Amino acid sequence: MPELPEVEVIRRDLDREVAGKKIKAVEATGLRSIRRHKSKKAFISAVEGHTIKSVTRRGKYIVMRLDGDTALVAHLGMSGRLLRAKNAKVPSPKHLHVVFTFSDNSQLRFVDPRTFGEMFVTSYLEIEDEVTELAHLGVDPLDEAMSWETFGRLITSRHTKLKTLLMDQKFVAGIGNIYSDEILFAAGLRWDRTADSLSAEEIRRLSRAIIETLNEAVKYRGSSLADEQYVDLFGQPGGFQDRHQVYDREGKSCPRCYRTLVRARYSNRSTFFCEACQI
DNA sequence: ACGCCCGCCTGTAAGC
DNA sequence: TGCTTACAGGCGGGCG
Repeated sequence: MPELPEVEVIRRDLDREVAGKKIKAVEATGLRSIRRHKSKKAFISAVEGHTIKSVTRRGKYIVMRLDGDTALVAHLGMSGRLLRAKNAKVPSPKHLHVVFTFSDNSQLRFVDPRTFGEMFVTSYLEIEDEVTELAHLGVDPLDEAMSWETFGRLITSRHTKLKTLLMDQKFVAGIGNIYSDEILFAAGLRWDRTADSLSAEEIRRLSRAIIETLNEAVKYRGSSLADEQYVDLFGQPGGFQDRHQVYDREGKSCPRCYRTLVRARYSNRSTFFCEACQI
């Protein structure tokens, strides 16, 4: 769920809301959410008393830089939420696992029903040595401008389905099931096309579709689906779901050619596409 | 290198 | 109505 656009929306709000604030107290109830640490105590002492300097993002990871050259890293997994509260009196939602209270008494809360998400503290300067997942991430499509020629060389070196490749965090960072379908529709390419079969023109279309789709999604503050968990830092849902062309639209008509959109099962996952517009 | 399945989780909804 | 099953999907790991 939270994919690059949703994580980016949260990052921007976090940078505005919590950067510069000092963490006065930390409460950790869900041990699974801080599973990289040996104990609750180890996590709390690494954070307490520190100030959040800035908030950046790498793929789906949120990196809160702390003073003392450490970083508080968050990955929301499938159902993780970061929520701001004015103070401790604001009622706690279900599945609240970690609470940071700042010196102005406002709070940052980590809520996660399915507990696939996590938070941990690591060295900021050696973050890539200590966190292999971050070191292995591919290019961030919103972060670094990559020429479509470079992108093309990377694509044609792989003999795998486009959908697999787009969702491979080591290839490009931040794309999940929703946006891979939207990107492939925008590019007019089938999910099961083999990467090394793409023409130069198709590579150009795909690289443009990645950037445009993700930028549009950020502009509309991400996607919140009916059964989905995503809300922003203030508890507000996104608006991009109303602009989805294919995702979760099986049986509805293609916005381009009006043919019925179909769903395929692939690796136990749903893929939505138009059989006419995507080749 | 790639495809594919599993395990980790809970909430929701469809099916019997 | 009430139980069971499927599904949602990010990600690492394992196996063929």
